Amino acid sequence: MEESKKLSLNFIEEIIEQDLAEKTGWKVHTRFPPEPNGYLHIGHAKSICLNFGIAEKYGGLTNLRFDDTNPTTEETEYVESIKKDIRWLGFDWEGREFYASDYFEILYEYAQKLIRKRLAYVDDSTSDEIAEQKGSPTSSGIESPYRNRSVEENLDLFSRMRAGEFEDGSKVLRAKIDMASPNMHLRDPVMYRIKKESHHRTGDAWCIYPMYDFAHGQSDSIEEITYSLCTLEFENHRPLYDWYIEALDIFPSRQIEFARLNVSHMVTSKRKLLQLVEGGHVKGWDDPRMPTIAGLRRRGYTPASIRTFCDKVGIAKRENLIEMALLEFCVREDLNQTASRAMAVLDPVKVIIENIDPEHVEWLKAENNPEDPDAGSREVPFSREIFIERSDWMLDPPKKYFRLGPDRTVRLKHAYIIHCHDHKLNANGNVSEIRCTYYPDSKSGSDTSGIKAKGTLHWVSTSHARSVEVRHYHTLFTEPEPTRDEDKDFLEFLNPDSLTVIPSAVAEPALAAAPVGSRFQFLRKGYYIKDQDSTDDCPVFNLIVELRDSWKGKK
RNA sequence: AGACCUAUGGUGUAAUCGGCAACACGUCAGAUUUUGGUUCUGAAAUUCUAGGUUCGAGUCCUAGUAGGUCUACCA
Repeated sequence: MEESKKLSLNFIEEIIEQDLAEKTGWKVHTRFPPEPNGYLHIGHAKSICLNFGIAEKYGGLTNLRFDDTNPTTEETEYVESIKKDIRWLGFDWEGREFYASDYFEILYEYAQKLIRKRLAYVDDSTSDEIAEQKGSPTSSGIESPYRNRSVEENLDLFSRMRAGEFEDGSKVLRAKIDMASPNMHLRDPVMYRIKKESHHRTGDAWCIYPMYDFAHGQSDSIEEITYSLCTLEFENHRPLYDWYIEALDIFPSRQIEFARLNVSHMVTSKRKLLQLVEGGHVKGWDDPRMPTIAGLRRRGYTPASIRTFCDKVGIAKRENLIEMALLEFCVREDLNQTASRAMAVLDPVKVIIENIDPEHVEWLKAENNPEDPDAGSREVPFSREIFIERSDWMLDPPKKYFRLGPDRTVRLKHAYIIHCHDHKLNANGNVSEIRCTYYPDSKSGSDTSGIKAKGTLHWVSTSHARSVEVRHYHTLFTEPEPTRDEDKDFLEFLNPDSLTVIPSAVAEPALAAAPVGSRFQFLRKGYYIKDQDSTDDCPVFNLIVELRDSWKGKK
């Protein structure tokens, strides 16, 4: 299967295969480098799958490295949630769990080395002044008045920065590169800043912290990462990434950029996700509408379906917007094979089968999954009064309506064929009760009636029905790209119908007994997962994704 | 506009390095079906523009156009 599948390589695999062919003893070593300041989302999943997947494909390794160089925003709590999410997705860093903060001492020595090479200096300019010195993309910058301090003075000042002699913001260490470079990142970038704050791992040991550009590439190098895969917005950082490595003369890791994942009707910026949570637009980081890994997990997405999705979206360098339909396809494809079927009626209306005795109960055999013979079967109770879906009956149906209506015939799934001969309407003209007769010789599996029924309905015996709460989720945004319009806040495109709660749907007994986290296909409806909010009295089911529906009420 | 990057059906991604533009999702139609699910078959739909090189260009060259990124003591 994998033989015929991967005839074509993505551009990163091409680079790797070329390296492998040309360099003897070459190893593939990647890393996944989250900053522990937020929850992982679907975009991170792409990066995780890429980094771990490519290492696995070429017999290499992947490190987990927390990019924790900013004590202001980072917390241990996030470290734990990130590790949980990666494991849940199905990847293992095999104990290679590192932290940029582990390298603070080495980084400090690296900085001293650059000072000695006259490639770094302590700058007393304020951040405003530094910003001013930078110039603009179209005009060159100007050099800082502190740029030509002596090596001795720089070394002294830098050590005193570390010793805590100076206030936050009063001094920084800068690389001495080129204030006229067309690349803004090369205009004497800041390497270290003073922050007298406790770090989640190093505590108060440090009051100077390295910037991303002076930490990330060096960490890659220390770990001898051969391929440092990151997203496109770091393209302009690559010359600086390379400059530091060359100036320091350390292991030459290589940064390769690929396009980040964008999925329609979702946002993935940390700031916007935070806004959704803090603004109360969702119920938390694991709200089933959130594109976070925690949200997708609670929504019912399987790890396998997310991995398949990440594989299908591909790796390239052009900006993209993946349709959510692809994600939905991936989870349906998975769940079709694995989810047990069950019957639940979301909007019930009562059917009375007049030629069944009121006391009669028959337990019918129902297969759990037609796609999987090993899934076995269960018993479903059938009796005189049942519920069917309100939308499965129509007073005056259109031409190709296969369901029930006056004087119509349908099959009840796993049971008998029934014929509707009477009904009651309420004041609003909606059906309130349906009266039928059944054909005793039409039982599923041993039908000798010869009667043909075009439609098959799901149903639940009224006296055995369990009440369940069902939560229907739809896209959080009404627009495919809620951040597209720069004049409008993305919150304006929040979908008011992203959550619909059905407080009292009815379900067959097996559903109420299922453990939290079990997934089902509600026949003819969709895939659902039992939510952690469930109680004994009130089981709760989240809609994962609806079944495809080629009917959709077409006329 | 200064630099860097990108441009292939509606959406993504390929095209064995110059040789009949394909795969997936989506859409539409049909078949099968005791889930209007699944499965199967078929259809519509693609190389940003203009020149050039070549027997032959999605691929090479030139010039445009469009989009993205960059001016944090964030990552």
